[in-house]
Amino acid sequence: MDAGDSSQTITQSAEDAQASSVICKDKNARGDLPDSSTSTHPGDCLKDEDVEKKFDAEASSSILNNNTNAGPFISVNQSGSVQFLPCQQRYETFTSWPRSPIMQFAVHSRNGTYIVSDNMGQATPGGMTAYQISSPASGHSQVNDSSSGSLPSPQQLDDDASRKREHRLMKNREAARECRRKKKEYVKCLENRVAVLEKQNKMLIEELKALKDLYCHKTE
DNA sequence: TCGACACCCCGTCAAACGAA
DNA sequence: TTCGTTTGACGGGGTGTCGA
Repeated sequence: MDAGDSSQTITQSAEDAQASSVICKDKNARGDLPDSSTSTHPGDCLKDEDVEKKFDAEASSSILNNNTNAGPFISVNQSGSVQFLPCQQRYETFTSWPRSPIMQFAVHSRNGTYIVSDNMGQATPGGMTAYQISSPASGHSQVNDSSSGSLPSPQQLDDDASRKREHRLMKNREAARECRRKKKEYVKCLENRVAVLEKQNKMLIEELKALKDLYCHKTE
């Protein structure tokens, strides 16, 4: 990782990442994230399957109960705590999508890479830092000791250029992944909302029909 | 079983945009 | 103006389904 990079990279074995697929609230590993007591999620780790189950459960209950305030969205707020956002709140963040102020992170990953960052993908003025948890395969550039004082050789310039390119590609790779995740979540939220509104619409039509019937019977 | 097809996810590039 | 971020577009690979 480059010395000036605002993100902190935690490397774990690819096998571990693939096998467990978890986001761990490890204070040592994550630097300054709050402990799990600040999270609405009681466990230390969020497993993919747990998240999916919670998502499904909350999504269906949101629709069944006609509750637009219930929702299965995960966020990390400015204090760093992890929580499930209400659907309505999440929806509101989508209205300013893609630049909403709430931090979000990738829950699903096929290559064991999880990104925790704000939506700009950089440190925020308030001291928020972007976190990355990635596998060794992601390849992090090394910081060369350039204190020799002599002019860099063409070879060194070449190395520097290719290192910069690698870093740029890596950042873009992660950005693309995050962008797709956000887009999917956005679409899912819209679909959720459509379902809720359709249900509401149906109920209102039935209510109107009942009131009309009542009115007709009274006037007869 | 095999080929065609659809679907999904990924990496990369390029353009647009905002911040410094 | 430069640099970093975001996102649409494109092409490639993996997987599931279906009909021959």
